[in-house]
Amino acid sequence: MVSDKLKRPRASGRVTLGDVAQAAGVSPITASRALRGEVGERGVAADLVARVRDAAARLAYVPDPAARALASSRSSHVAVLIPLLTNTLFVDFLEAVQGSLTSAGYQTLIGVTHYRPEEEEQLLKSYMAHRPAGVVVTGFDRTEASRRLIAASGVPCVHVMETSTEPGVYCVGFSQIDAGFAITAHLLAQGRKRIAFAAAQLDPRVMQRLEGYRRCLRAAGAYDAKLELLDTGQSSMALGGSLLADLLAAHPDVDAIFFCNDDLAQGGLMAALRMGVAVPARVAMAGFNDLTGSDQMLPPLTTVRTPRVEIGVQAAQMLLRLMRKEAVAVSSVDVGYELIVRGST
Amino acid sequence: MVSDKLKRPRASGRVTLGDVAQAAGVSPITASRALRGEVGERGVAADLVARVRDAAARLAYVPDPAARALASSRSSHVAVLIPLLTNTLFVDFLEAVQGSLTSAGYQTLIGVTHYRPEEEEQLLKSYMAHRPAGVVVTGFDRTEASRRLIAASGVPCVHVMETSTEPGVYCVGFSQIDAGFAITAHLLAQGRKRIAFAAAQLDPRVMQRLEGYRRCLRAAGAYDAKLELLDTGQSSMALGGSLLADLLAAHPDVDAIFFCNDDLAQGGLMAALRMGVAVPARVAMAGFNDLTGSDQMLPPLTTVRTPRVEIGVQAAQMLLRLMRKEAVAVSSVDVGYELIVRGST
DNA sequence: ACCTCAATGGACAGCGCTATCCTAATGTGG
DNA sequence: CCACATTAGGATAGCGCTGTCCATTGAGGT
Repeated sequence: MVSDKLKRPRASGRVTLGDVAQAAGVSPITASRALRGEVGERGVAADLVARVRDAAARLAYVPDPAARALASSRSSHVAVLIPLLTNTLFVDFLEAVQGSLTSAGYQTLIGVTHYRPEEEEQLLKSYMAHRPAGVVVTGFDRTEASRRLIAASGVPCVHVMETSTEPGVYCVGFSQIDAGFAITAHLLAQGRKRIAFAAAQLDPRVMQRLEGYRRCLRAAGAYDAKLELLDTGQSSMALGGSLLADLLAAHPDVDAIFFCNDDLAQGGLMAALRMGVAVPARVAMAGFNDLTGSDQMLPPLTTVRTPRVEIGVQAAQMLLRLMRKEAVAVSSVDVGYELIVRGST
Repeated sequence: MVSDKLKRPRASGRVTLGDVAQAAGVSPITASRALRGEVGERGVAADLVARVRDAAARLAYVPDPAARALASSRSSHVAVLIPLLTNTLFVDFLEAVQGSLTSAGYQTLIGVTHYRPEEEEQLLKSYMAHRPAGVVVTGFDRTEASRRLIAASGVPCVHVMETSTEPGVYCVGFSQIDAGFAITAHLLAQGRKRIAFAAAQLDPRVMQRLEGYRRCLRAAGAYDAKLELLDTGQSSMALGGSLLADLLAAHPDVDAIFFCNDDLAQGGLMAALRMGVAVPARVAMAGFNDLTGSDQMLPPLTTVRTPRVEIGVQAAQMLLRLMRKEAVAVSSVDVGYELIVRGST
């Protein structure tokens, strides 16, 4: 039978699980199990579940996340670590993740690493203290300490933007190398002979695109290391413009440029307009990611559309399954990419 | 004396406050007070504080936020609600807020309302269940329920992007009306006679800019309601282009356009390039917010630089003071704005 | 010398929830 | 008809921390 500590008025005005249990005429634990539903399938009779649900609704019961986290040593938070918030790529991704996660009852903690592994490590440290239910991280490039932090915590982790075949590693992304290859191949197919690669930021994914570029041009016998322009500065339209100017000055025979990111390419296009360089007649330009505005350029920018929204949705789905300890069919999801050919090539 | 429940091995491997207290030879409460420092100035002798600090460092003690939240019914979370993540304005603001807040030991929960009051209400409901230490919201336009939710919770709240003279309301922003007035005045000063206003989204701040535009033109006797083009759609470069086309078609005598946001203006500039409309000779264009890329346009865009980073920093500072129950000198901070005149006018 | 009062450390009792073990009731095979 | 497995509900005991009182001490006033 249910114990009879009735009517303890509870100092705070809060409706607690105990109140709900009392109203439903069951014990707090049963109420807890009934409300949490199918977690681990600890059976609760259907009619009891209904009674408890009803009581909870009537009393407008809101579970206390802190108490739950303390008792179960697992919070309802999911930490999502991305390099930048100023790149719409990650923003689109984030909104997708957050949408899926919040509707499943989780809170998203967003961490911005600024492409710095130490900063990521710091963030992980602080987030892990909150015992998150799950973690989403960008790519595979991190400090050894970060890796250990994740592994030791036992918190489910999904990696995004890249793919990996390593067993036990969960990831959702696409092959940056293939995508880099594909857009270079497109430029070759347009009859371009002197194709340059212009990059900034130089994060791991940029380097993978570069690898795709190299493989493609080497295979075609058109590779020239001097046409790689790598700038460690932060990616921006202004930098794209100056990269274009530098390239044309140093190598007047360049007839195509693959910018590693759309903002650089957009800057290149605007600079070309200012400088009176005909695009694509004199030089073709391609970008990467299909960011906002690329379709509005003059001419519109050829680029690779990266399915960040789908990556977000799939990553959230995968993480949800992991957090519920359900089986995950494929640990590495490749969502592909799409070549968007516009006027700039 | 300190109680002697020594050596309880504690099931989880976690280092707890009790362990620290034991190592320092004090009671857990004293350790708690020593580590929390000057909260409420509940005095702890300096040497004890040092001993406890030392023990905590030696044991690598990490406080458990969940336990703290449960016991004190206040978490270390701050909820920040913004309309969009796809507008760099809010992203810049967010990074500033988050920077100040995390370095003060708070976690930021980011909520995106998509300019929908009901969505904001929903988010507030869910965040308030987490008993956040503070809340940051955008502007003053929200549902009555949201307002009550904030007031009833007793959680400190700072409003951003706009200013208000209402007593007891904390805010950091600037006068959108004045800024709208200023840029319109600038266009007038350039000798423009038929100045249009093109807007999308139509959120409260856009309407305030419109109000500034109206006041300025009315004062100059140049107001014409037909030159206001208000579109409820989402702001984008593409929409800016079509707004420009519509305006020029409907009112060929228009010689200047004030776009309510830079992305619309950028779209307008690109469309002008495509259409062969000379800017600023035939029509001058001005934007708002000085977003990424506006300085790279052809011609570069005249706009109003809104100090979102400073708004973020100041809002965080104000909120920190409120959360610590320290006095706040001015409850309404006006950070101003800056007219950036470039080639488009 | 007495008393009051402020200052500092500690004991106690939870915050609201869940993991764990336990018990009673039901079903199964020999 | 009984031993035994299986199921569903409940009692107990914390999770790790802090709010609230209480006890102790020493300073200052009369």
